[in-house]
Amino acid sequence: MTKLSTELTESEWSIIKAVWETEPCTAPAIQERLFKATGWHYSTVRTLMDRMVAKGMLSAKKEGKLTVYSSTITRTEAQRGELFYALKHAFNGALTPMVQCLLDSKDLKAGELEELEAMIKAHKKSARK
Amino acid sequence: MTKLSTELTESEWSIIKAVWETEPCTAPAIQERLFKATGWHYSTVRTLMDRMVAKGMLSAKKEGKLTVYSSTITRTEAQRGELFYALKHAFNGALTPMVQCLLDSKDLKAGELEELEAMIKAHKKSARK
DNA sequence: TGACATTCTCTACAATTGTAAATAATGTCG
DNA sequence: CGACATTATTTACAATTGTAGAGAATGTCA
Repeated sequence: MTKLSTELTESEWSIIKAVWETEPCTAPAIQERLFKATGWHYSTVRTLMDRMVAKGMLSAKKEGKLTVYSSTITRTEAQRGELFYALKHAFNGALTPMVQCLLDSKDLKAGELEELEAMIKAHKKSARK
Repeated sequence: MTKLSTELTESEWSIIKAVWETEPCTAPAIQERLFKATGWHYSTVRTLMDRMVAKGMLSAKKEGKLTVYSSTITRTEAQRGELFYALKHAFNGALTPMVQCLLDSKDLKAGELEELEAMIKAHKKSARK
């Protein structure tokens, strides 16, 4: 139980996703990886990453001349943060309206609906016990 | 189809919720309504609301000495915006992992699970057709 | 009509976010 | 060793966000 609520900006999401995929990693590596999608230059990436260290989303360790970064929050933690932000603000914490909104907004393939049902079924089983 | 993606800050959520509940409404009314929860003074609320007008989330019309505000986006639109932000960034657009995360994170009462199942069932019916 | 209460307008200012240039340091290879 | 390539550090600057004070305008009631 690190931190309950981690909000990430769009830029921070880009960075942390790249970090998760390659950590431990350096800033130049991340900038190269993101350049195509974002066009960000090294200093931009570096600044973002250092700010994320300051916020406790990443950690940095100096290894010789290089600074090596790692994530300090897991993907799941970050996902929860984002989801709960939406849940809390947009849906006043009410889960079913949120799922209803999802169902109404996307047009799901039959397969996806099956999958959802299966998930819920599985969940019921593991919860009751 | 107004605008596809509306991101709201926490403050903006507070404001717009109050507006939805009382629109058309004035800034003093909103500030009074929110004061207990937020402690915001009139100028704060007013500034926020005017900025939201500039962003197109609210509309303002002068009636004599008063400025009367209304929302220009519906609750559903705002909810979608928030949800899609999370879906896109945290879950790369994949719905089922998002729902899975929800199931795993909150501990739902049996009743809620039933409700979710029913929703999905209903949805399947209306989709197939 | 004038004092008061209400509302509005303008201005401000610090923190955060997005973006990056300029310059310095450092390691490497010929 | 010295030039080059790589990486790091520092500084900057505009836009957005959070928060609000000061003062102007206006309507109201005695």
